[in-house]
This record gives sequence, C-alpha cells and structure tokens, in this order.
Amino acid sequence: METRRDIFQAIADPTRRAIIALIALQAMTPNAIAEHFDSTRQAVSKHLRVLSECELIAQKQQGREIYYSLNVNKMKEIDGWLEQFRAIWETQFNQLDEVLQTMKSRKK
Amino acid sequence: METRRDIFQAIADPTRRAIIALIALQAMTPNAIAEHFDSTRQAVSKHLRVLSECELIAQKQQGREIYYSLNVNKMKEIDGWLEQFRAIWETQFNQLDEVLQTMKSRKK
DNA sequence: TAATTACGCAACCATATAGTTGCTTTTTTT
DNA sequence: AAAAAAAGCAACTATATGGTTGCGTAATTA
Repeated sequence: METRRDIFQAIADPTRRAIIALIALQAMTPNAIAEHFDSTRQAVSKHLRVLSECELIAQKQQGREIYYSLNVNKMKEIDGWLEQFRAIWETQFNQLDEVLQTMKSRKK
Repeated sequence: METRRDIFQAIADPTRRAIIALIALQAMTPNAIAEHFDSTRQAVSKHLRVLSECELIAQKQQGREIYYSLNVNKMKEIDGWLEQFRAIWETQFNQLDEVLQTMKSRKK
C-alpha cells in the first residue's frame, strides 16, 4: 500500500468533488469554501492541500487571502483515462456472452 | 467520514483501475486476473467486490468459474460528472485573473 | 469417490485518511 | 500600536482501506 496522491484518489472524496465544482465557477478563499460545508476550515484546508499536491487546483495570494482556482487542464487527464473505454461503450453489445461463446468453441 | 462505496472511490485505487482496463477487453475469472498482479487472489477478490458493489462490473457463473466483465454503462457516470467541466475547458482563458479583476472592481 | 480447483468469507493487521483542536505568522482594520 | 482576520502547520484520534492467512463450499477431474 504505497501512499498515493493522484487525481483519481483526489476526486474519490465527495467533499473534494464538491470543492472542485465550487471553485470551477469562480476562485475562492479557504474560508469562503468552508462556509459551504459542515466541517471546519482546517478540514477544508487539508482537502485543498490534497488537490494542490496533484495540481488539480492552483492558488494565488491576494494580500492575506489566498484564492484557489481549478486547473481545468488537469481535469482532462480523467477524460484521457476514460478515452480507452469510449470506443467500447459506443459499440456496446453483450460482451460477456460473446466472450464466453468464444471460449466454449475454443475448448472443442 | 461515512462509508462510501461509489464509482469515484472505486477507481481511486490503481489496482482496481488496472482490473477495469483488463476486463474491459474480455471477461475474466478472479484467478486469471490475479495472475496479472503481485498480490494474492484474495486481495484481487476484495477489489472485485468493491467494483461489484458499485456495479462497475458484472459477474456470470460458468460452472465453478466466475467471469467478471466491465459494466461500461456505469463508466459513463464518470463521463457525466466530467461533463460540467467540459464547457469550462473548452473556453479556457485565465479564469483566476478574470475573477480577481472582477472582485477588485467591486470593492471600489 | 477421493483429490483438486475455483472462489467466497471471516478474522486479523498495518497504514492511510478525514476529521478535530490548538498554535503561529502575516496582513488588515481600528 | 493593538485587535482582528486569514490561513498554514502540528499533534492527535477514530475509522477506512488494502493486504494477509486460514477455512468452508461447490464444481471438476482422476
């Protein structure tokens, strides 16, 4: 079990997905973000750190405030991973049956 | 911290993503899948259970063997979540700067 | 029918994770 | 200059997670 810190692990948490959706619309400070959730500012800050570490979000200091914004480009990596399955779901038919038929005929 | 069991949590694990990619090509038994990894069959079985619980995979008994196959339709849900960001990354410009400018002018 | 194979299930363990509270630093306001 | 606000950092806690080994059961094969 190695310590993972990638986009997939980052979007696994529902709070983090909510944060992503929130700042996608407009850059926000940790306090402003925390107001949308039940948990403390510190908890939100931890999520922001996870998102930062995998570069899903960027930050910009503005006086004593820090604005966090979504790095939409990084989101494309998830899209890239999905790409390999897109071909499959576009030509979906009962794949399992197909495979099992093939296997049966091979045994003969 | 509630116990989650959704597609996003399911694809967070790299081994599970590998399993998904593997059975996307053709339905496989737990033993056959486990051969592709370093961990034990039981560990793989646990991953298969997680994937089953969120309906990302389907199983079909064939004698004493169980063939697991990808439920490509469920994969579309990830695509659906990404949908909301697609509009943003298609019209990407420096959003953060934009927002900060707006906020500055509002203060005046 | 006895041995083997495929697989799920349960118990257990170490580590990761999400959350908390408390403290410090820096910037802004009074 | 003092008080307040914004946010990071550290320590700590409970629970989730990924892994293991061992065992039971059902289907094959010898």
